[in-house]
Amino acid sequence: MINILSIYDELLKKYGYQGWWPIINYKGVNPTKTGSIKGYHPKKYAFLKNDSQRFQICIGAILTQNTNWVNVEKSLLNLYNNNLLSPKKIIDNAEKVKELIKPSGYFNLKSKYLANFSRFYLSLNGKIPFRDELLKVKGIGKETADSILLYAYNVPVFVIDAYTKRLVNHLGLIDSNDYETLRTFFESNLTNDYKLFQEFHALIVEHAKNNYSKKPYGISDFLKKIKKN
DNA sequence: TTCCAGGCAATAC
DNA sequence: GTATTGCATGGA
Repeated sequence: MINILSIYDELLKKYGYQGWWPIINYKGVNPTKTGSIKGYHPKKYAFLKNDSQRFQICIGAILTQNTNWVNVEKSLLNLYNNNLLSPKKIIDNAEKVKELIKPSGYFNLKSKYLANFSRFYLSLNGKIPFRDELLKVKGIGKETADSILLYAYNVPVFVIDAYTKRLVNHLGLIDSNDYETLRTFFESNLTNDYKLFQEFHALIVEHAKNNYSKKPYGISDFLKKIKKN
């Protein structure tokens, strides 16, 4: 049986701390990534978010559905530069939002999703949302809900995305593509630590971008090493 | 030109 | 309950 944490250790050794979730107006940022906003925070792990940063993470999580992050950055900057990156502004400026988020695709759908979520966000009055409440919002599925909980609210849920599925299947860690099965697999084999979950998921994405975007996937050296353990 | 990107809801079987 | 389809821009 493979020790899941050993995969995390190897990924961290290879790629370093990822500074997720990117924030476009983070003060004192030390940008290390490419992309238009270079908003990766400089901490090793979770940083405390203020309300606008928390909201921005939620909006980014919706905009990045099946969409390249660089395109999401463009939409976020458009919203930010037009002073629309807040729940009330998004609700009150539906048509303008639709135009501004065009770079990140599916703009007809996502503009509605953003407004739906904004109403939900205001209804929270600063409270941390429950997962089942988030999932009732049209446009928020499991991955988006878990990304919001983990990165905006520091709630320890493990985010499963397409990359994660490719990784675990390719390594033969578990024979399933079911979201909840995979989430339970990670959560039950790791310390229940949101900082670990945040960094691990970010590292999986970074690694998968490099190794699981084009078939055949092949196998990298450090993962060969893990498979021998 | 074709393929892919940090999914989701609606519909079909 | 599981499989398929529409949604859309921009970069490789």
